[in-house]
Amino acid sequence: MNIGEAADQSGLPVKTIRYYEQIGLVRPAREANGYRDFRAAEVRKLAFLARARSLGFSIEDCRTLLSLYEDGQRASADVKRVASEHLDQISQKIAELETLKASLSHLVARCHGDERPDCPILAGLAEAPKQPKRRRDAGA
Amino acid sequence: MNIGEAADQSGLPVKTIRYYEQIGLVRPAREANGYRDFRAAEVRKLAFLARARSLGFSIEDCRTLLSLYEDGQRASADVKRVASEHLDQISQKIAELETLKASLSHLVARCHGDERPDCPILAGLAEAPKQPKRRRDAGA
DNA sequence: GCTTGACCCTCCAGTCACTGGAGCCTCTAG
DNA sequence: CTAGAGGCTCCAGTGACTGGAGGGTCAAGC
Repeated sequence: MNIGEAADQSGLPVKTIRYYEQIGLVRPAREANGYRDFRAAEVRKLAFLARARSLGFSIEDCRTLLSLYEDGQRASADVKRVASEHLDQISQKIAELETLKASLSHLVARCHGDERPDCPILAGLAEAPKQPKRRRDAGA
Repeated sequence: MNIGEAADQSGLPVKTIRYYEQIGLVRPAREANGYRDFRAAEVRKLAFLARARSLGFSIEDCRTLLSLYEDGQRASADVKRVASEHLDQISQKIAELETLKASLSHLVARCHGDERPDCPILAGLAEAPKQPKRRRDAGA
């Protein structure tokens, strides 16, 4: 199977598949003409990667998950640990974004948004408290 | 004022300030010895940038906001538009992450996480449908 | 005057996960 | 034989820094 069909079946762009080969995630065989030849096992790996990536796992996580996937002797605890850590990161990211959202929507709500220059958003950006780090003798 | 003190007062790393000069966000004067010389106005701009970046605005948004900040004739509507679009992006990102979180936590919850190889997480990554399952009465 | 060390300078490379493009080769259909 | 689709490699760019090499400048202390 050529790369184009592998792309269709896995849902990954052709370019991405070549990139995944370059970084060693897959190792398709080659035909005599130099074309990559994807067998069913490679296509399954590509689809696995596509789904892992769509769940936000990093490439390095994907590498780990793929090796666990291929290892019949794996412990599910290893998989769960990787997934749980990623889940924590997602939760943390959501919390950060919620904080940003709260600050920003507060500013936006107070801006009348007309043709006048007066703007609480700019005022907030200009004047929000930001305590400078003190160097040796930086006075107040 | 040298770059180190400007960094302390603005809260930005020295490297980042040099980078901001490189991309044209600030234009500090130079002393005879080649050192950057930051005046109060530049430091205010740096602090403004630090706060805009900490709210997640892109550099290009920051460029726009900075020019609005410096333009006494601005319309607050222009500022509000930039901020509202960013707010929408944040909300959208949160929604995406919530979706990921739901999928992933479903998988993680079902994995017993012990020494056995059986693992619903890997199974989900390996077998999840590329397209949503079609129900009999859902047409298509 | 000299040394030390903090601070400053520029330029280059790396991050992450692709993505676009140039320039070329191969295959298949008509 | 030609056209077009698809394959190949290699290089460069994305965003927003960050680290490091290799070197210049300055102020304090001896």
